[in-house]
Amino acid sequence: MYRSHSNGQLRIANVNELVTLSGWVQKIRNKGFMIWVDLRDRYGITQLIFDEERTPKEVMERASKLGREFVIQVTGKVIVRESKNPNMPTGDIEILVSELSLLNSSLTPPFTIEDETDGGEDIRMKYRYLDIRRKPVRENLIFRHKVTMAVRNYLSAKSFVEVETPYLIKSTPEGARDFVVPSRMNAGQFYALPQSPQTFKQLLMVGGMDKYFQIVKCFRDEDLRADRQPEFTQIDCEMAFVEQEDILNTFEGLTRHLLKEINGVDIGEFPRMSYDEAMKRFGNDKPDIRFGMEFGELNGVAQHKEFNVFNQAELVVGIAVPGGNAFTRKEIDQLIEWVKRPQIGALGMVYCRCNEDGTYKSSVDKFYNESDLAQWAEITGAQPGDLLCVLSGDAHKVRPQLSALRMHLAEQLGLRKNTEFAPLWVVDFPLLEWDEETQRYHAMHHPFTSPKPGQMELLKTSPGEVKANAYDLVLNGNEIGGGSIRIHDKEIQAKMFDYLGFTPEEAKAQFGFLMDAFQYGAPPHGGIAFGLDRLVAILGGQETIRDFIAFPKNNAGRDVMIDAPSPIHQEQLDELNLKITLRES
RNA sequence: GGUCUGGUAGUUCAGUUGGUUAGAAUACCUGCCUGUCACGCAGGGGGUCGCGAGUUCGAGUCUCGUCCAGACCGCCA
Repeated sequence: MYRSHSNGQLRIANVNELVTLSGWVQKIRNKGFMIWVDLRDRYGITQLIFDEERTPKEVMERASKLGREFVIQVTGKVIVRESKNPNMPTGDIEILVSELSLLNSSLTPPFTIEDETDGGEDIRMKYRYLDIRRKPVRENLIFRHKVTMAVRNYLSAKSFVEVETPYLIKSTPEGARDFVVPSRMNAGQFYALPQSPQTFKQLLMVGGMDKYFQIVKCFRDEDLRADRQPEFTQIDCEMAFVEQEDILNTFEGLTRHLLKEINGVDIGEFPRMSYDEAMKRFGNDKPDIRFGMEFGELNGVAQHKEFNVFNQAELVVGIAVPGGNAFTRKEIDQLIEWVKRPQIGALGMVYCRCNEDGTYKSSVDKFYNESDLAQWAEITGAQPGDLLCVLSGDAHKVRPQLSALRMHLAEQLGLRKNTEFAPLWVVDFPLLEWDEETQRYHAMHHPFTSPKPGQMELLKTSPGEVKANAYDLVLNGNEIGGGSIRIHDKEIQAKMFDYLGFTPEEAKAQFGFLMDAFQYGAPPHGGIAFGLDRLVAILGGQETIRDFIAFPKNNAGRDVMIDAPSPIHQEQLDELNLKITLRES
């Protein structure tokens, strides 16, 4: 028996018991006459004591040779500490060790394994197994486990069935880049790893599974971000015989359950907002509604004056920054520089100070008088003490720019509180999106998304106007889930492929299996998929999803611990009938 | 594909206008220490300043290239 108790377990009530503990040496405090060792495992820390007078000499000697992260097993009596430590759960007791065995020694770890480590990001990633010994990382993984258990329990109780779908599937050109896997038995052919189990879950609906979910890895060969990994986990869901309303209600229920169960927060009915409204009010299809700073469109009051920049703009739009009048001139200049960075791309920014005495002072006083500026304040809701920031230009450029500024300022002003949760449904997404590169329309969600009833005809005349039965669930400015009611009619699906530029042959080659299935009584169906990594990070009140993934990849998609990707042996290439010729770039 | 930031001791960082032998903290090692828990005290070891060119009498410091890491834009149906 390696242990009778965990290291987080023993209390004053256990005094005088003879116990056996195992774990890692977290810290040694050697006073010569006495040695204290903090023994750590997943459950906590218990202090061991080796004492000149009470510990066998030979045990004492071996204790003095221990080092950090050695794995040991001890047996001893639980005793009351002479000086207690109120900061730890086991702080009232310690173990007077009578037997010590060294289970394994350890090199000195490259960073300290403590809650506040001295190690930087890359060294911790390289030695991730040591990082996982640290409480914050361990707690995050346990937190994730709790979320997935809550999801499984909730959905299972609602008659959903978890079904596994294949990882080795067919590559499709639409959407994100696929990770591909060469087939040994089919020379020159490749599988693709799924970007999502989309078509399989639809086929499960045709198969009558009715309510499906799966917590499943998905793969996308696109560049990474702090909240994006090449392999990530989705809570993938699909239901048959449902309308959009049924899906929204079901998964609003799931999300509400998670917020209650995990965060102890009661949230009422989730607000809903159309895509168009979200773009108009927040310049963004995933607005953070924990704070205001809504867009005020100023065309009516700012144009037709002498200021040509505004006169020539398609859209003049501003936000009121609460308390922003306190910004110094230098701070405002920095904001202007910030929006002019190439990442944002604004050409400039007009601002207006809203003084406490109700007067206004703007960067364009030459063109606008007090009553003009008062109108700006009226429209944007600016109060005395606020700062008005105004951008102008093409609507499709200015809205994202002002949205970025809004988020930046909210972050700076501490308005994005990670203990506050504001979910929001964004609905009525456009079916199609214009792609400059290929000069044609693409499916905004995916090509299986159904248009709103009666809008099929609009496709011919004004395709950009067509709305889809598509919806996103937004939490604190992050898209945590998205889905749609699918097309279940073979003819409509064929029309959609045709519209998206697939020839009938291409459609058949890529999605023939789906079209075939639709000939055999496909029920009306729809679904949603949640990004689990992101959801867990947000519920956990943190920014980066990497902290909630046991073994994440870095910025360049590399696993720095196992050093992947890497070349493979010639024999492997031969077996796969592959020859590598790297193209000069 | 692009923009920006960083790379100096095991680790986290400082290093001024280019100027002697590159510092601090922490970790590590040795010794001391009668209740530690961020223990304390004394001493010690530890550096190809990411790599390669260049400018210069002289480069951690300036220039160019390159590699690595991070953030962002494009991309992510």
